[in-house]
Amino acid sequence: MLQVNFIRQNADLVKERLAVRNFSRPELVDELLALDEKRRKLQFERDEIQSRINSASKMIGNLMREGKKEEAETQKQEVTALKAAMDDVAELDGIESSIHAILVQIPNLPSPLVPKGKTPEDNEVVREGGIRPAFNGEVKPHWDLVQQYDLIDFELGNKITGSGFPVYKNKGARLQRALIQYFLDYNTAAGYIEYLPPFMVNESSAYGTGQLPDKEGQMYHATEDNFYLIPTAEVPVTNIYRDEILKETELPVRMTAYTPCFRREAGSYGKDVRGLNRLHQFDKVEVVQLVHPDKSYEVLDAMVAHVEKLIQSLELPYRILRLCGGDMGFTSALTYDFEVYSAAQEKWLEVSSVSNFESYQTNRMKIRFKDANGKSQLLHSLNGSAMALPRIVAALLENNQDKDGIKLPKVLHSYFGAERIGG
RNA sequence: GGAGAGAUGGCAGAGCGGUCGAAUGCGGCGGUCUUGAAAACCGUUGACUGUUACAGGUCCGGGGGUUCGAAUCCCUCUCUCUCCGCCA
Repeated sequence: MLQVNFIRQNADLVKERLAVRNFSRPELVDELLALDEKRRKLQFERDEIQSRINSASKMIGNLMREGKKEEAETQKQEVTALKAAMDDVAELDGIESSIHAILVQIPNLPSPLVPKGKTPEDNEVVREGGIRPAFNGEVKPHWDLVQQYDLIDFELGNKITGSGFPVYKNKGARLQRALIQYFLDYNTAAGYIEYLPPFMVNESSAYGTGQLPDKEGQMYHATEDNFYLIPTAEVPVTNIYRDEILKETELPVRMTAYTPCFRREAGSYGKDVRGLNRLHQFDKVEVVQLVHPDKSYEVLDAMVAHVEKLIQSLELPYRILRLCGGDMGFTSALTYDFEVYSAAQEKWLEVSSVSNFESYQTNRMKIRFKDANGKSQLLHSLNGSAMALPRIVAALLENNQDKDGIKLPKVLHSYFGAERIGG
């Protein structure tokens, strides 16, 4: 969340930036500022009274020791009176929780680079790369191909769990394993530390990265123990450093992790859910960085380049989008989406999303570092998918199909143990 | 699942209801000494809020209570550890 002090000192800027996002409740900012002013006033009064109570209490202790009972009694009455005065500022607690309740409803401020706009059509194409395959005859969608080569069984997943929980088998399962291994190797070679975190998190962690309270309905919730199944590795991995104060020499923190991701996808039905396009459980390798606030945009560019090279190595046609204000995530300041072109479906599929959250997440999680002056400051957090598997698989299958099989990009040959699926 | 113990500063670990934001040790930082380092010695070392700067306020797992006063007493929640049972 944003810092109250920042909002107070930059109220106009905050409103202007939120407008880029088409934030639906700009009046919250003024409500917040009014509450904050009241809070500061009451806080001051309360501290005054508390200070007098403290010194009176100390005095009572001394008087008792000296045996001056009567004087002590007088002081006790004084304290009783002061406590009555405390009741007048009792609304302070309520105000503090109201302030917090508003703060968590205000999204991050878009960076100046974010284009205006409301819908995905307003996203800005930064660049395209790769070559779209040319087909003469029939081009099969991946949901046909996985049946033909016995790679993924959606029906079986329906039986075992429900729709959106595919069963990978044979070469299909092997391909998942190859991709995960390749992605992790690619990331660790670039200096990211590999983690294998828990796949369920507690409430504090879900809150820390901003899934709560904003996206409560999107996560599977194990109510008995109050754990949430992770919608992305971002949640457990970023929370590794929750409530930590790092030394500047420990920066940057760079982490990568493979996890399955669980998403309820409540309310998204329709044709874009076909096959691998939208699942309740899927595999993803994520990269996360915690960096000095002065470096985060430089690091964001580096992260984009990192993911771009990864996609290029898979020999897939892709494009990079800079998301517009209306399409950005709640907690992000600037997001680049990566999409690959899927030949049979003839559409772009999102396979990675790389974001700078600036201090929005770290403020919630209190992830800080000691600067040169010994003061603690919030770090900036960034993350990106490198990458999400299902749509990569969809594109690999559709784009690389030929008469009797699917050829795989060179980088996967050793991981997969073959150069192609099928004949 | 059953029984018990515990939660204090970066870590370990003290702490009769008042002078405790908290002993001590380790670690960290600065210095003396040294060609340099180690050792030794001296000093220093929590976070948040707030102020131009002081002052002031809050924090000893979370929440509530008793009291003039709570790290210390009471209630409650969460978590951790040990033993037993079960088990990959």
